[in-house]
Amino acid sequence: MARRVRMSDIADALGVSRTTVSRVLSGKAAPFRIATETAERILKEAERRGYQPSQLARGLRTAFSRTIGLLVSDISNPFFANIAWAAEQSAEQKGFAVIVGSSGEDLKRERAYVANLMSRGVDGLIVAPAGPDYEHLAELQRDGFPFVLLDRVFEDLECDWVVVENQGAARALCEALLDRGCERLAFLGGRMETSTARLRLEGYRAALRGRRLPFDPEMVHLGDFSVDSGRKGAEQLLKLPVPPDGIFCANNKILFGCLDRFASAPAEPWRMLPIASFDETPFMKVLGRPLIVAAQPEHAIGARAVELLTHRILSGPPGSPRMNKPFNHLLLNTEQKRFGI
Amino acid sequence: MARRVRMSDIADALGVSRTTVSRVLSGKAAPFRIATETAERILKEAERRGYQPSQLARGLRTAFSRTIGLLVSDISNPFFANIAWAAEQSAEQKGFAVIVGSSGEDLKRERAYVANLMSRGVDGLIVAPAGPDYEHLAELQRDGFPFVLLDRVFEDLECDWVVVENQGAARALCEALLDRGCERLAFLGGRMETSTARLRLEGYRAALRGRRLPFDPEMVHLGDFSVDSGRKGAEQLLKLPVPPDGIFCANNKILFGCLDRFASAPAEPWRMLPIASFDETPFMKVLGRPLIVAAQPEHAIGARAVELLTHRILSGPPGSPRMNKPFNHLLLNTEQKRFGI
DNA sequence: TCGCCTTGCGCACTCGATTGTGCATCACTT
DNA sequence: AAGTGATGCACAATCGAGTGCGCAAGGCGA
Repeated sequence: MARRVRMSDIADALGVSRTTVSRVLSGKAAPFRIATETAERILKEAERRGYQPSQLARGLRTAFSRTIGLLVSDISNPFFANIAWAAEQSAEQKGFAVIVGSSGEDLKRERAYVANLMSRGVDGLIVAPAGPDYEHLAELQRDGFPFVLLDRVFEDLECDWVVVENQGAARALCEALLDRGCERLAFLGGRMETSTARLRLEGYRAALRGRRLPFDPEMVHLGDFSVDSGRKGAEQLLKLPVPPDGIFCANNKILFGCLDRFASAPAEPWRMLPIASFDETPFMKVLGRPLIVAAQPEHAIGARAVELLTHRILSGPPGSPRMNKPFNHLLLNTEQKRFGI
Repeated sequence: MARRVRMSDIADALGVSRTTVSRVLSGKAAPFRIATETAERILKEAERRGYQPSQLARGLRTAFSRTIGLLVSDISNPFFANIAWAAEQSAEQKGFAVIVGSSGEDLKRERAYVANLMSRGVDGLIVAPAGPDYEHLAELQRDGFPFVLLDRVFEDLECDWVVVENQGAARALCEALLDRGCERLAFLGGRMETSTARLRLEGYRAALRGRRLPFDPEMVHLGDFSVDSGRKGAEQLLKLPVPPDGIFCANNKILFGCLDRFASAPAEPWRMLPIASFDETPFMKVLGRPLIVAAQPEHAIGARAVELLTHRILSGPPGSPRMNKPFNHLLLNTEQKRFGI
């Protein structure tokens, strides 16, 4: 393999020292009074040879890599994939690179990933934590290492986060179904180790309470945020003596699974049961069945997470002036859409 | 920030040298005849302090980071998101970490990403190239740097790759529509800078030829692999004096866009027009309209790409014995499914 | 007691870049 | 001619870990 070009290659070729090359290439020619002519020779030679600084060496020396780690719980979920995409674009603008990882809702993998990213010298982390444990994050917090929680939070962990108003949105979705005349509302919930799942359940319960409707555990399936969990939830509902007349799915994958199961169920009442769900995807509009969805602003979520994080990174090393507010909490709103109704 | 634990911390605490610590922690105690008791003290202390080696330092010194870069063209496409997920799992098994990036089908971003990943000392790359230029990849090739192409290939670039049999699958999809009685088949194609898009177009043409049907440019829309391109394609079809009686979409996003546009089109004939498409997603089964899809084996694709790459990485530095075949080309098959038909 | 071999471990250099300090050289003043 | 101040750049240490080489201490036979 043709060796990568190093600073010393350029320095040797031009008969100057690595020091000078380094200073010119990092734009510090002026403060160190490097002659304009020298600087130009160096820049030209670097260009000619296609010099790319080693981020390894630079990161090692400066302890600053202009890289952030984004650890989502499930990259195969379009919600997180979209966030990842938004985060990358947003970070690029700010001169940061993003390393994306996916824990697969597995706490062990999450821990390993955090350690790995740290050892790669990332300057900060954005994490959608699998829960329920968050000691590894609390440690970051104690160390003053910049990180931002995404989509999910922990009550006792004081830090920056970006989430949507899950309980309110869930309640609104359920109320929309109730307004439509539903009286027996089922809930297919997600991974209860996450605040997101818990708050969406709370929203569901609040909606029921608001209408003085009973909470029936049999109408509730608590699994995880997977397609398969949606199938299982649907399966449970299919067995009920009296079927529900409306369903609330905690996320898009659960909705997929639920619909999948109903596709092979008796048409009545399952095929046209109105459903509400989080996470709009392009298909929903053309699904041909009553659907109410809360669209999460993925782009904004990703962008704001990056913004919060880079701000914290750049606002300096520990000991520097505190920000006005010690922590930034961003509650973004969802947008409700109705299809086939 | 509490300093990360370094080797020298452990060495100092135990009164041994860094050398010894390094040897023990990298499992080379025996060949260097480190006393078992010393080794155990070191291991215990490392454990107690939660030592995590700096990948920066290690990578710098050894030029081997056990990390691979995965650069997809669009992470927000579930097809690539699923591949990313598969690749991560597969790499983890082999002791490699994955850094995921998304070029957004932008050649400039792709080039920048490749440079960035290289400068981070990745041991190899998996790339779904945006095209049409691939000089940056040819350079990797010349340098003997390990990489694998994903989903898309370049005729003149001799290297490892993993793709599906695009032309055959596209032809089969079209023929399935033709078998169903379609006679005016439209094609909504993708980014023609990619082999994938070109081969799918070829498959479409081959299917037409096979039935002695004319190729009508008005029935063909060549955009990119985006939802919006699908909308535009549908728009074009809506304007035709004689509508098509079947449509082939080159990927899932195009299909989304197409369906989206048709959702607000006259029911006849647009709402029930049979459509064929690549890339199955969970929704399709419950779409309630005739659909034929080719499911790509994303998990296998991701896994095999990682396998090829790690093999090339580990099969040693340049000069080591060549593999039997200079390059590995993996043609995976798609699986055809029909919904609502 | 003198070599010699084994056991156990450390010195010092290296990877590629950044950075505090220092040191020529030259112009110009007094 | 000596002193002063800019100008332009290099030396050498540093980040954290890996590694070739070598050296001290102890055991053993002669």
